[in-house]
Amino acid sequence: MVTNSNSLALGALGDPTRRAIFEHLGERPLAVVDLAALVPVSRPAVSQHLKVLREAGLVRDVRVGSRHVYSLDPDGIAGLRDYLDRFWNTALHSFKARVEQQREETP
Amino acid sequence: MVTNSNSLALGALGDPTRRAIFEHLGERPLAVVDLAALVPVSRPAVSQHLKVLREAGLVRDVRVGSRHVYSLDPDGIAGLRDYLDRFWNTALHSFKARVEQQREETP
DNA sequence: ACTTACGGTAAGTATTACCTTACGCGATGG
DNA sequence: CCATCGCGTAAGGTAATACTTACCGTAAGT
Repeated sequence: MVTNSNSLALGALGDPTRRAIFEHLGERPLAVVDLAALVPVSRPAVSQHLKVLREAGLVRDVRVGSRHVYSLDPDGIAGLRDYLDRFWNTALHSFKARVEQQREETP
Repeated sequence: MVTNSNSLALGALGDPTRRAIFEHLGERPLAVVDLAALVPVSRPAVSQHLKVLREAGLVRDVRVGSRHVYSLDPDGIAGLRDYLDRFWNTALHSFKARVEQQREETP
């Protein structure tokens, strides 16, 4: 399972500034100009980051007047969560299997 | 909560080649030379990627003879999982709240 | 109607970071 | 003991990308 969508999401969250934006939106929905006041980059940079996050399915935006209010997108986050869940399960299983095998080898 | 460890992990998985390595290790533990045969980059590049993944707490390695066998690290993966869980919860709650508010506004 | 506020896009620059080749060290095998 | 294998690190080139300024369209207020 290649999970192209998750690739986009992980790539998006790979950037520190985008992570900061993402985490601020975790507190509450915010307009672009508000986000630009919270992170140390210009407003156009924020717009570009929001575009990446939106195409990755991590944020949504609704227009209220001339303001574009962004918020987290539960669907994209759930996708990432499931992606990591699979690896966490296999990692835990193989880890337990290795531990048990070592106990047999060194009684 | 900034959770520096999760920042490292997300930054590590932001790179496509590292994601490929990470996913191959999800199948089974592998040595460096084996991983280099599975991804389209040189062996030193794989070593560099493994260093990043290891410092991010996503993989471990054990030395067996002269081979360094890498496998997934459940702890780091669990950390990322919990990190995303928090955002997924808040996103879902605010999403539901917004939907309910809209139903009140448009009866 | 004019001005101000908000935001997306374009173009250009600079920093980041990914990859390669070269090298050295420890372990294995003949 | 010498050759080979496996791995990590260093140095350097190059491609990706994150940021800035400038510009334009749209919405709201006076």
